[in-house]
Amino acid sequence: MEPLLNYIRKYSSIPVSENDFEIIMSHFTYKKIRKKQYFLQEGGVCKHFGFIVKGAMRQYYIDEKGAEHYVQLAIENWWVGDRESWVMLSPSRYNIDAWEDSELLLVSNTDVVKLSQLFPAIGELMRKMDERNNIAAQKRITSAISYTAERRYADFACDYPDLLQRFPQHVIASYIGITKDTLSRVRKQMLLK
Amino acid sequence: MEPLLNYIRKYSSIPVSENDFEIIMSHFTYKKIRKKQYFLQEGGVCKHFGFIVKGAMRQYYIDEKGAEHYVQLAIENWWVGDRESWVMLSPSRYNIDAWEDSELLLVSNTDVVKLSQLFPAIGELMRKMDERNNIAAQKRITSAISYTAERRYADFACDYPDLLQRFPQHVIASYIGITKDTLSRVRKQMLLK
DNA sequence: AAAAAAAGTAGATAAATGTCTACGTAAATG
DNA sequence: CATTTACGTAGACATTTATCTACTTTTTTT
Repeated sequence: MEPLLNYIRKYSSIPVSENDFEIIMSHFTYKKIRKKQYFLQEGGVCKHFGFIVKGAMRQYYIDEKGAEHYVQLAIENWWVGDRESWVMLSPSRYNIDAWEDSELLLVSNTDVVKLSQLFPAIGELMRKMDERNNIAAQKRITSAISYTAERRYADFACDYPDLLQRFPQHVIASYIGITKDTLSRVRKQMLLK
Repeated sequence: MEPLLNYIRKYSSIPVSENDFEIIMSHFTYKKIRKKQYFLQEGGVCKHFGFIVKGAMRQYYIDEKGAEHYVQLAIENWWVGDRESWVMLSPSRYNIDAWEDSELLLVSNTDVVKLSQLFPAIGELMRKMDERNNIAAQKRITSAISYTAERRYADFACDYPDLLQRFPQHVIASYIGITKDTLSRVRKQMLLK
């Protein structure tokens, strides 16, 4: 539970008392999920967003040829879920599963809306989360549309050293939009420099 | 002015009176900008976000080789600006200019924060704008990391037929992360089908 | 500890996309 | 209206990245 409290205090300028926090927490559900288990499957509705207390999760979709494309990777203190499905309660085209045994704190969209009204800190938190997501997404788009494989990998390694450690290369390759073979070659190239 | 009022009413569930709207409007500045003029230049701070009442704007950055990469295209009822710079008042790495003679309604981040507190409708509006931006960004990332040039163009044409009409091909090519030459070939291919 | 599955590397080849030059056409400008 | 500038297309060629198969190593499972 503490990780979420720390997270709230870190990203919100508005103080949150222990008391407030207990009310907030009562809207979250604690859930353990074991490696390789699904948090969300394609076609399902993402009823809850999850705050990762511990572990590592991956979000991907499967194309017509059956290939997996990783669109999001997340570890401790990140959120996982399909935003669109969570807000609209529409069926998701993504799969989300645990890459390591993980512990999550789940919350529904309705509850977040409710909490935001009760506690301005939560509203602020969500706004800032969105803001950061937007900025990160913008960066990733820029990277994807204009950089070479090597540059994309180098940037990724620089921006997310933790993810680099915890996910296998073929997953990272997919995340930055190249094949595992190309990533392997790129890494070899970089070693020679 | 009306376009903004319509926009607010469209995207907010909370009603806004004429009176409220006048107060809101008093925080916006009207600005005309002529084709090819800069709204923001690399290195400058994006002091205002702009709601496009009329016209078409483009946001891009210039790489080491001097090539332009379009990261955002916007027309009526869209917002323009560099989010990161606008929030942090940090120097931007983007250029934003008018592709057509345009009319904007400008607003500072401070004023938006202020207005959000005074009028919940504005807060909701901003939240929803972020939400839609995030969803759109996610889609664009998916597109960039896993689709072919042809698929990316087809999707773009389908999602944004208006942009297709109003921006030249080399700009659209850059936006979807390919060269104008490739786009020209792709289009030819598609005609044959 | 043995067996099975997953991950990483490598080389050969293919496919997609980029680069460059040139040219015709359309649009903006004076 | 004439001139210039920007735009789109085309072909030849270069480069990057993907695909496929094979093999080795590492990790997971039994």
